[in-house]
Amino acid sequence: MADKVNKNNKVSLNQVASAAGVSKMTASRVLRGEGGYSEKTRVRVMEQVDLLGYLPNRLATVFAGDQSSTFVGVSIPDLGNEVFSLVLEGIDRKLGSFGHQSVLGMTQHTQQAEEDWIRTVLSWQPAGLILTGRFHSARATEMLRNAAIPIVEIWDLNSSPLDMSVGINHFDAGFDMGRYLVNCGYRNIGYVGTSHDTANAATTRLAGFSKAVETGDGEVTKQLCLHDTASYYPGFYGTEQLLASTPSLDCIFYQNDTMAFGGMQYCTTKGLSVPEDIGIAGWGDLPIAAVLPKRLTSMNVPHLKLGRTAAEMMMSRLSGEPTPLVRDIGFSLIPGSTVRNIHGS
Amino acid sequence: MADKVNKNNKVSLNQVASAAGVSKMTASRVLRGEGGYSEKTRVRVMEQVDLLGYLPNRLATVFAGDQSSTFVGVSIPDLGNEVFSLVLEGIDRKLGSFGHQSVLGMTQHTQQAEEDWIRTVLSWQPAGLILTGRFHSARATEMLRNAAIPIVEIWDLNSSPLDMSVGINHFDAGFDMGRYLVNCGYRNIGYVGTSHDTANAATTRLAGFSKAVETGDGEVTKQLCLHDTASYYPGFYGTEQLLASTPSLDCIFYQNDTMAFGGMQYCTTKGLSVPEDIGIAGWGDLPIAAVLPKRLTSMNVPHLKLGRTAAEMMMSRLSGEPTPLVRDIGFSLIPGSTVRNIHGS
DNA sequence: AACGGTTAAGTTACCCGTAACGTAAAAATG
DNA sequence: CATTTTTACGTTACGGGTAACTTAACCGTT
Repeated sequence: MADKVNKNNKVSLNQVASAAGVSKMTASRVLRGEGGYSEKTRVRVMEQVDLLGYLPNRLATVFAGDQSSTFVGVSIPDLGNEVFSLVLEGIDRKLGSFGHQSVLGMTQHTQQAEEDWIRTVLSWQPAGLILTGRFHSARATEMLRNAAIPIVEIWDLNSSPLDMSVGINHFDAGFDMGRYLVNCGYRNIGYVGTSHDTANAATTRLAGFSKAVETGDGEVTKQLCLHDTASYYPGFYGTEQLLASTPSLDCIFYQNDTMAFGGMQYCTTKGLSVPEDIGIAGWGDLPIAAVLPKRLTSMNVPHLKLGRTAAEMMMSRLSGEPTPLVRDIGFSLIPGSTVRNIHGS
Repeated sequence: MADKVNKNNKVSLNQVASAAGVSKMTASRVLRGEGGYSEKTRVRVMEQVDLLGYLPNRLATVFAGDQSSTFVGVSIPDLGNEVFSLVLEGIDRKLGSFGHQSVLGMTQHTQQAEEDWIRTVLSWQPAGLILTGRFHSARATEMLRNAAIPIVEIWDLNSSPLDMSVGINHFDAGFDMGRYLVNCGYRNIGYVGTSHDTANAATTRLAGFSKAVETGDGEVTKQLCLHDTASYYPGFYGTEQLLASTPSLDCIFYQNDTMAFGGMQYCTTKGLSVPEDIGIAGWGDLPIAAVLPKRLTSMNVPHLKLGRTAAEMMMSRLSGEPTPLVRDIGFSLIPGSTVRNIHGS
């Protein structure tokens, strides 16, 4: 009997069809609205759909190879860092507006975790992948090449991407900030960030920053908090450690605004005025900057737009429209008032 | 010929099998390691797996109905609110450790968006769903009941859940905070939060809060920012609007710590001292509280643990272990020093 | 050498939709 | 009214795995 529920206890198209007294092919046509049936039949089928609470099994459709899925795998390092949750929000909102879904993967800043996640998510036949960062393990790269699906590498602009890339040049971003601080007259500059096993955009940014500072005859003293999330408290205690070992610093650059705020709070706690006693520069122009009494010296990166753009590139590709493969989303320096012009230009 | 690539250009088990000179059933057994093959065969099959870069198609397995998928649909209102990104992080980390994946859905605080997402995600045969909030549309509820998969409603504790629930009682949480502020001597209390079309946990919390304040002969003046994310800036300008209309307030309670910080910044900007001129109470004990010079009066909710617990309940259920259906994760009031004892007990 | 038991496979059927094709009835056309 | 065209369906095959069943080869025993 065709009206027996299947082993998953789910209503199948066959049940709808036989309840409506038609073949499942006809029911399929009605549900897809592609014509080839009478109005009377349409009504009868839809009645049964409502009555039985039929939900199509998209797995079967995709599996039959007639369509691709509406999954897009999205990997980000972690959600504790507000930067990435903003990017993810941009991605998921845009994907959702196209009826697609994000399958999340948190890589915890390790290539192994990323590789494992890629292997799993590919086995679900996603429509495409959006990956944070440009550094992948050899096996991951091989799988990605074989997958033959659209891939967008985001955040760290990759001029020769696996497929597509959108982000900014973090070396340049770091360099610009370094040059700005040197121009403000700072020479004895600290850096506080997090440290992970794998090179990432923050590493690249720091390299550009150091290059600029050293070009300007300055020096960068680094304080990297191991395996931590780039949030308030690491900014706070990273600053404590940095100033304990190198009290002579005149300015500190942070991995992001959240850490910078944590650092600024430490300085305030210790009676240091910003920027009179010490300059503070963040990165990312995060929402917190909007409510601080002094504009935080930072660098604006359009996080939501970055996510949206990545999703748009994905959707364009999936619908066969031509898309530029590499998009530099740009950044802009925010001078702010948490650093001051000591004796510079 | 069995060694032709299929239409998706993907290597199938059949190709691996014929390349290794065995039937696909044997190859399947080798890949699942369930025995019934010789060592020589195992080696030959695995050689071809490596050589051809075979990745199993989990869709086929799930579709065949032999296993359930490793997807778990996770709906949250938005990611701009740090509260939910922490919960999501807890969920995804725990699910990941069990080899499961989160399929994200952002409901933007509307039941319609949630319903649409539920319909779509159910069509992908997820192993289960984790939903934020207890209020769902009638159709959504019907679909969820029919789905016959584990469902965890989180955040807002639901004593008669669809299936399972973990969270806190927001009415009680709001009530406790209200009673505390009344006990501190405050009577003229403001509230700043966001407002959405749908009742949610914050609404419930505010109801409990108002009840407590009114029981203590106080009064609550509300300022709700329409359709906004519960972040810094809405806290800032919400406070501005509130104090413009009702300057006589002696204390303000916020939807969360992020908003409270924004509000505190507004007060500082206007020369108001906290808590001398005005009391400030937040909610959630978010990471930012760790670096503020004064401990923010707040309420601790273990966000990461909440997410982890939801994922654990899901996994227990999926593996057939007995699980309590409802878990109150609890909260604790943090007296802090941004409110003061004016003339209370 | 015949027998039963174990191991290592192969064969068949099925999951749920849809493409491709087939067909009978109704409608349009000459 | 006969013929062609269109409409409204139905039938068959397929996709990529796996359960359940079948078969062939190998093993030791008496």
